[in-house]
Amino acid sequence: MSTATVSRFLGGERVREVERIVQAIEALGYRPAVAARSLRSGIHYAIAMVVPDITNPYFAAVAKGVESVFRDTHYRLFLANTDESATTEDAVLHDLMHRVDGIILAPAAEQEETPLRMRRAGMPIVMVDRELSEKIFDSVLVDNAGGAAAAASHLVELGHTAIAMISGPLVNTPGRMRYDGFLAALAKAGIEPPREYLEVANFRESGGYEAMLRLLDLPKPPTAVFCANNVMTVGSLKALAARRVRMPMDISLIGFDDLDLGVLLNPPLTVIARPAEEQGALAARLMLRRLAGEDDRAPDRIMMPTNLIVRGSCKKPRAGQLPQRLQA
Amino acid sequence: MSTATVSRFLGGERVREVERIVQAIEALGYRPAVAARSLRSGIHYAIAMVVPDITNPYFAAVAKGVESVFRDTHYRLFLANTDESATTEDAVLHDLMHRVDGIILAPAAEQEETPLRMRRAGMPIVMVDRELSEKIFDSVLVDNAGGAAAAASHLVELGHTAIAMISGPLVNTPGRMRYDGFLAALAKAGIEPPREYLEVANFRESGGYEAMLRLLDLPKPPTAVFCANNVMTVGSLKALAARRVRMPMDISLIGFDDLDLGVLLNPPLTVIARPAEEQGALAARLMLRRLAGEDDRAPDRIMMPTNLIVRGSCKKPRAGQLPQRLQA
DNA sequence: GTGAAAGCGCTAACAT
DNA sequence: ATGTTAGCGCTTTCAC
Repeated sequence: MSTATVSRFLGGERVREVERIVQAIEALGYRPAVAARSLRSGIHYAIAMVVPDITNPYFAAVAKGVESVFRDTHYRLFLANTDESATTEDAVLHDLMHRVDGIILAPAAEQEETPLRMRRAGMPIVMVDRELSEKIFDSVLVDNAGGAAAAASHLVELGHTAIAMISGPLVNTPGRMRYDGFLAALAKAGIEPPREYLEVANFRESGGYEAMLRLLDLPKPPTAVFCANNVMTVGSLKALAARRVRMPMDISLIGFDDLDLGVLLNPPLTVIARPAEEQGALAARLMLRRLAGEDDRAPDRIMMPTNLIVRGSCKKPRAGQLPQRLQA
Repeated sequence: MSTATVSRFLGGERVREVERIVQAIEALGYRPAVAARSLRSGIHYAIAMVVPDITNPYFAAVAKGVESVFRDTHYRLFLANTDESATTEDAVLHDLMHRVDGIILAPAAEQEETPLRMRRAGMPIVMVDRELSEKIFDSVLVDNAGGAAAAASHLVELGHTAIAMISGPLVNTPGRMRYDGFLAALAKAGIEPPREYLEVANFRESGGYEAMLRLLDLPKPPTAVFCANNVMTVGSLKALAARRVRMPMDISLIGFDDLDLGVLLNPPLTVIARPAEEQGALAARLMLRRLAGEDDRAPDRIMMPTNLIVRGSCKKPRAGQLPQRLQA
């Protein structure tokens, strides 16, 4: 029996000697060589997942969601970590370009050429968490501006006016949107934070730590701080602990992204939460749809809602200033 | 100029017209087709990384370490998540088998056939965190027994005798070694915990939560608990909080694996820590050595030390029993 | 419904 | 040092 017949059978075509084929496959433990198949058909049965930091629990959860969807398909998942570097990302993308059928990407910056070129070259690309300025990609985002605004409103409603923010880089979507959304909501309440209350950090723990330290060292420290992502929140909390600043008595803190242990902190952390694993699964399903051939559909831009979880880390501001001992 | 010359140039051989070749490559943006190369040479330039749970910060860190090493090579990394299921793992392994040059594996159980067969078939396999009963693989482990023993000794030295353990599954290496190491150290101190003090759970948060609840509901609850991994520790802590058990006054808790926020808990968590990212990087380097051809070297079994970090969650046991309100 | 044969892009063996 | 050629394992015409 010819290899062509087996190939057709595997391809789902109608064949006569089904039994014999199945038997032979079993007996030999036959598995089509992916490399040969790729060479012939141009399909790699592989997807790239490119994230800035796999140790960020948010991206780990996204990865899990993506993985769980592709597990039931013939597609396997390449993982790449860019360390928030657009340069690394570029290199990785070029390398992976010729070995995958699609890319799920959380880009380091909104101004990038490579994904645009690859998209134009026909590569399906789905953005998660972040997107580019050109809105030509399928994307799974959350309402960053709305979430940040909810954080701002929460603080305002509690009576804060000296409100600071530790922001992520303004070059990527969540960084920029949370920054803008937060400030817009404050402005609507008639609050315009002084320049020194606006720390633009890097989404890293060390960035959050140092930014919080700078805020505490201000002549007039804020009474409330919004921290734009989970790992910077961890850094901020450590800075607070190092300076023995009591939360929420001395300062209120609200973070974007929930923390696994957030509920166990003392006080438990008030946060803006979002459905990370679902975002990953959704991105994977959008990718599957593109791969199934709907290649010229208009881009699907999905924005999921965030969720304010009020716990104990934000309270009314204390009457006076911060106690003397907090001043540098 | 022939394709063969270019191929040789790319292969690092000596050529005459280097300039023209480089120019042509630049001009065309030429990249060798990985599929064709694989088909011809049998090399895939891909490694599989198979872990039980990518959202476990330990494995996320391992993955980061692995990824960082392979980033500087031509190898790319497949990621697969098995959810601690040997069945899923088996399926994944078979699927990946024919598309990778090596596998970095944290197996769900110590009794598994598939990795043995694949190894015999010539597939380089490096174990991280866990290994199989047959010790024929390169592996990067930590001194689980020693770490667990250190935890036990710490509790004993503080004066505890009613000591419980929330263990992982005994079918995998860290589960078993931590269990054995902990009990051995207790035995050496003349302590043999009653059966109901030994909870065998599943390395999941829910498992830690429920196990801790059962311990608290005992007629005579333990005064100290050792929790065998990070995510179960989170569960345990939540159970403690739910029951309003005060730590360390009512109960002492020590966990295996540090937590990002461990230092911020109240009290800060005493833990057995280990170098996750380094373990990943090391595993990747062992893999690279195998790939470089040293295929018949004896297996390299590396055991890294753990590190007891004493913070505030373990103290002397209180005089009497747990207060009445803790009893179911 | 099936077999024969071409060809995907590369590399290694051989010839020059 | 370089060109020519065969063949890796598959899928897809093209004949039958």
